Amino acid sequence: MTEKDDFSLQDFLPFLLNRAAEDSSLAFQAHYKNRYGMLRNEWRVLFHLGIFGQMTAKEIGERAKIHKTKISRAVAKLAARRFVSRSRDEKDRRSEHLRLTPAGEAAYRDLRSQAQSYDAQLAQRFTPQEVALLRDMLRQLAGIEAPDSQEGEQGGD
Amino acid sequence: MTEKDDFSLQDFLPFLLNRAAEDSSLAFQAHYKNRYGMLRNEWRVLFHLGIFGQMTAKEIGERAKIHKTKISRAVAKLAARRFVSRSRDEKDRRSEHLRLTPAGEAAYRDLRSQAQSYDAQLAQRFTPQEVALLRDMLRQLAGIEAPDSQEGEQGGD
DNA sequence: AAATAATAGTTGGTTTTGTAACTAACAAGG
DNA sequence: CCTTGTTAGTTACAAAACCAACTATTATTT
Repeated sequence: MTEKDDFSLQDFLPFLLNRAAEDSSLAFQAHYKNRYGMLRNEWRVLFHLGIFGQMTAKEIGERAKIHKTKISRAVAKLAARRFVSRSRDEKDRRSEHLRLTPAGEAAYRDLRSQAQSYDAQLAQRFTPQEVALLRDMLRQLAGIEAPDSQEGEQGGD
Repeated sequence: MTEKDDFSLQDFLPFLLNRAAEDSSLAFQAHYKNRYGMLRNEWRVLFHLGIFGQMTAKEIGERAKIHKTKISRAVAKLAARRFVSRSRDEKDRRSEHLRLTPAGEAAYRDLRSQAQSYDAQLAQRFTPQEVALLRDMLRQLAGIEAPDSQEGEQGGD
């Protein structure tokens, strides 16, 4: 099984990114899956609501670049488990405002601390400068604006 | 929609990695999907065979960390489309050796060149040093040994 | 204001993945 | 050998993702 070709898959950025993403997701998945029976899109929604307090499904979808059907189903599950509450916007009755219930807040705080320590654990392998650069580059690749310049200017789907 | 919490999802490595991976995969996906009707695991298998010439399903799975059922299905599709040929190992009739047919080789060469130019396009956003560091860090996070030190010592699943 | 278009979110049917159980072939121990 | 255990790969069933069509509501056009 020796290489007959100079191309290296293990240098190809999309491959590397996917592998790193899968690997790093796996360990964190255990927390939200085992402890709260959540799926990936569910913790993402939970985190958005935990961070921003109140959002509509559309706003979450735009910020996280998650398709609306995934949001819809994630919200439905979170609402069924009483982690989020929904309230119609009376100005525009098509949309509804989502926020965490106390139980949702508790789950969020718990998972946030798991996330923080897991992130630290990953970051630990590198110097602080390296990690900062890594995050910058990943944001670049993901089309996310830098954390300080808070402008929403996306290519859209 | 202003933050009420200091935790930033856009700094959380698993989130960033996933978003960057999804985004970077999207453009490359168009090539193998539209032109060859392939799925992600199929081009991965194709590339492994293109690079290494001949492998068993197990070897591909180990190297790419893809589960054997995904390999099995990917190989089945590639074989049905006459991109790979299978031949039983006569010493151990459980396993079979896979290799690309001429059509598979052609598809591989085409996609490889797409991959190379797409990778260059991604890398272009950064300095060569930054890209080199990025690849190193991603390999670290993905549990892939450096490209020169060719040892297979994985945590296993 | 009636008709048309656009938007927020949901639902249904198909494809893909995930997981476990399965078959076939080999390996080891009694 | 003949049971028991392992390994390579496949298959089956359930869960999840994908994509398109749908409902309800608001905005725009004539």
